[in-house]
Parts: sequence; C-alpha cells; structure tokens
Amino acid sequence: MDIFLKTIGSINDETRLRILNFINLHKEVCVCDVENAFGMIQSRISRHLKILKDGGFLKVERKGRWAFYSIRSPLDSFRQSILEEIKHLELNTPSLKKGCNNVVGK
Amino acid sequence: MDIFLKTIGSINDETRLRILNFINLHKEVCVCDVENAFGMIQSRISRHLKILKDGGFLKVERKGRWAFYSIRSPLDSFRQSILEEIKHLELNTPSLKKGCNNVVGK
DNA sequence: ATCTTATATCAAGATATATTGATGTGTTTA
DNA sequence: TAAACACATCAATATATCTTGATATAAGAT
Repeated sequence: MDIFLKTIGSINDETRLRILNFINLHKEVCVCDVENAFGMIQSRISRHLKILKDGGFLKVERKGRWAFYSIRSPLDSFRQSILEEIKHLELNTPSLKKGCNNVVGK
Repeated sequence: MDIFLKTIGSINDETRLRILNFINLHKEVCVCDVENAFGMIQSRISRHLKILKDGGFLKVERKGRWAFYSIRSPLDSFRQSILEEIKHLELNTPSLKKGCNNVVGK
C-alpha cells in the first residue's frame, strides 16, 4: 500500500501532472529541457522528477552530464490508465525548446 | 483538472483508502458504522467521507437521522479502476459490526 | 418541550508537502 | 588544473492537510 500511496502522491500536484504529460508527449527529455519549457528553477524541476520516478512513472538514464527522463517501460496498466487520463485534461503543456546542448557528441 | 486533482487527493490518504474499500465491500453504511468499524472519532470519519464524496467516489442518502454512504453509481471507468486497484492492496479492512440502531423502523 | 442520537462543521495544533536559494557532486571544456 | 555545466540535495520558509475536541444542526424518543 505504501507504493500505491507513493504513486498517488506523485500525481497529486499540478506541476507534476504537467511535467508528466510533457514527458509522455516528448518521449525523452533532460532536466534542463523541462526547466526551459516550464520556466521553473532547476531544484524544483529536479525534485518533481525524482518524485515521479519514485512514483513509478519515470525512469532516468544518465548520459555524460545529462540525465534523461522518460516514461518507464514496461508500464503497468494502472499507471497507463492514469497517463491516459492525464492526457485528456486541459493541462497547458509547454512545447519543447532545445535550450541546453544535450545533443549526443556535442 | 481541478476535479482530477480533487479525485486524486481524495485517495491520497491511508485512512480514506481503507474507508473506501470498506464501503466498496459493504455496499451501504452509515457514518456510525464506519466509526464503529474503524474505532475513530466521528468528526474524523465524517470529514473523510465528505472528501471521498467530493472526489466523486461516494454518494450520500439521508434516511431519518442517518446518512448512508455508498459507492456512486454509475461510476466512470477511471474511478472503477482505482477501486479495483485498492481492492488488491493489503488494507486491513475491518468487518461491519452493527453498533448503531440504523435499522429502518427502529 | 426536552433530551438523546446521528451527523456536520469549526478552530487549534500537529504533521506533511512545496518552493526557493545555497551548496555538493560529477562530467566536460578550456 | 581550473572553469563551466548539468544535476541532486539540503535548509529555511510558506502552504496545505490531518487530527482532535468543541460546537451546531436536525431528527427521533421520552
């Protein structure tokens, strides 16, 4: 039940819903992508990403100095249904603007 | 989105998960049934029931001096999937002991 | 009419969560 | 090696939520 509450708690916040939907739409983003898209300070974004990861929605993969976050796969059907539900909310999800230099080889 | 957050917030609490599962199993209970089964004070139970109702999970029907709570029907598939998920948690759900006199005609 | 019962709501304190700014860690670039 | 960059974490403050005990409301019993 603890993991269930952690999962529910992770989506009990407007900012995290928007971030989760953003990642669901853009597949794989680094922390500064989210930072740039949402105009929020880094520590705030980093914390929310960690909570979504601990809630079982995201995975991280570190490449060089970047941390790339994406939807965890495979994702159980319950979390999938949550993502689907979130997708249909009017969430004002920002578009992806590549502000940092996170291109492989750069 | 506000209603989504209200829904999620309503199940973001261990006590409410247990109460919700309790009602899901026993179909229709009054406030004092929950009070007796959980051994918690009335104001606490009443408040949690209100939050679950506002979250779209419960409905109330007043009969005389009692308020009977039950799962709202029809229930959308998202909330249904949540109820199903909760049913499979190890929630230590108490059994129903008829402590109050809520029998019609009494 | 008064008392009891069932329920709801409020106020105060306790606990949890969110935000910010500062600092720490590790990696790449100069 | 030093500086810059990307990210994580911490401390302090602000905000929200939970619990309790007290009070309010409304119906039934005496």
